[in-house]
Amino acid sequence: MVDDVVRELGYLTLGSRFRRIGERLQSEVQQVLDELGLPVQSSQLPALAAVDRLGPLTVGELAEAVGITQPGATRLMTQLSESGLVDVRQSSEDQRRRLISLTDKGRQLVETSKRDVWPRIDTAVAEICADLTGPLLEQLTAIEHHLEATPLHRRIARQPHDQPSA
Amino acid sequence: MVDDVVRELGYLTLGSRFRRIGERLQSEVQQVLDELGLPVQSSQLPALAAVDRLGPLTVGELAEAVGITQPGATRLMTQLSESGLVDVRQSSEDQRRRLISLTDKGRQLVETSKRDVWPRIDTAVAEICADLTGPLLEQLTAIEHHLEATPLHRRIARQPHDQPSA
DNA sequence: CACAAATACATAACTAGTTATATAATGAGT
DNA sequence: ACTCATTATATAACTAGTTATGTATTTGTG
Repeated sequence: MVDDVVRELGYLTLGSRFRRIGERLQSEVQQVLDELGLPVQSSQLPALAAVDRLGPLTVGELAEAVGITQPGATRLMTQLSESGLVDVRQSSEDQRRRLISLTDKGRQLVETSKRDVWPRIDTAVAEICADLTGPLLEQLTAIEHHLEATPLHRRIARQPHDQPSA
Repeated sequence: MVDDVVRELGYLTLGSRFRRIGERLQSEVQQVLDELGLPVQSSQLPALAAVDRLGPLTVGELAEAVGITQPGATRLMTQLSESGLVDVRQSSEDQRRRLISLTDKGRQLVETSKRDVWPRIDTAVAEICADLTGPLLEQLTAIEHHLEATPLHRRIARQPHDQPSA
């Protein structure tokens, strides 16, 4: 049995740890979507939900709603469009902008998912987090706010310059 | 201001949310390493620490120690070797296995990092998590254990088949 | 001793993002 | 009216992983 070095290093490797848990969760949600016959990638769920709730959206708004960069949002939009789930049109007010909305097919998929699938996934993931000693989702919100407020390198710049404790 | 749909969806999109926080943290640690002139990727830190602590390691052991798949560990090993930080030799006992150990250069980088850099990163990330209302690192350990114990699709399979609450 | 199964790793192809840069359109200032 | 700065998006190249598959070696069984 090999030690889990990422767990042991704690805060130093927190980024790697968050990523691996994120990938694991995305992969397991993907398996569930496949078993239930839903033709979407788990990474597309946030975008579908965003367009459903807030649509029509521009590419920039989609990026912001999902919390990814603009090229990432372009890529997601392209995938969903190729799957026939969203429609992309140029804005009549600003030709630079493109407006993303659900197609009939997309709307139907989202409606049936909201009724039959997403609550089951939500419940199963909530079950994993049920016995945690603290409100995980709020803590994640706090972490994201703190990162937004003061990036790491500024926190390090204001540390005292004596040697860290031995 | 666009709503943060990933935050609003909570458990359903927890995988995406973990990934984005993980990527954000890795990116910010990377910026710090660049500013301090350390010639490593933040994603390589866990592997360097693993080889330092447990070395020599096989590729499979490195994968396990860092919590990634075997091809991912091969890729990491190749990067570190190309940077001159680790040495890779074939095991004399089992020709299938390769043994990874720190080079002099790698050992030196790890020693100075342990003294001068890693504690500062650890402290800065700990500061971000200082006011959380729960023990984050323990919560992550619990989540990983629960995922290990019962994958999502089995949790969903055992849910009652009546409609989830409206 | 021979063969099949298992194991260890490398490689190809892919996912899910990122950063850097290019292009087109809009808006502000003179 | 023109020019330059800004904005919106697309594309290229990249990172940090994954899954699938292939090859080489070891182990177990008959």
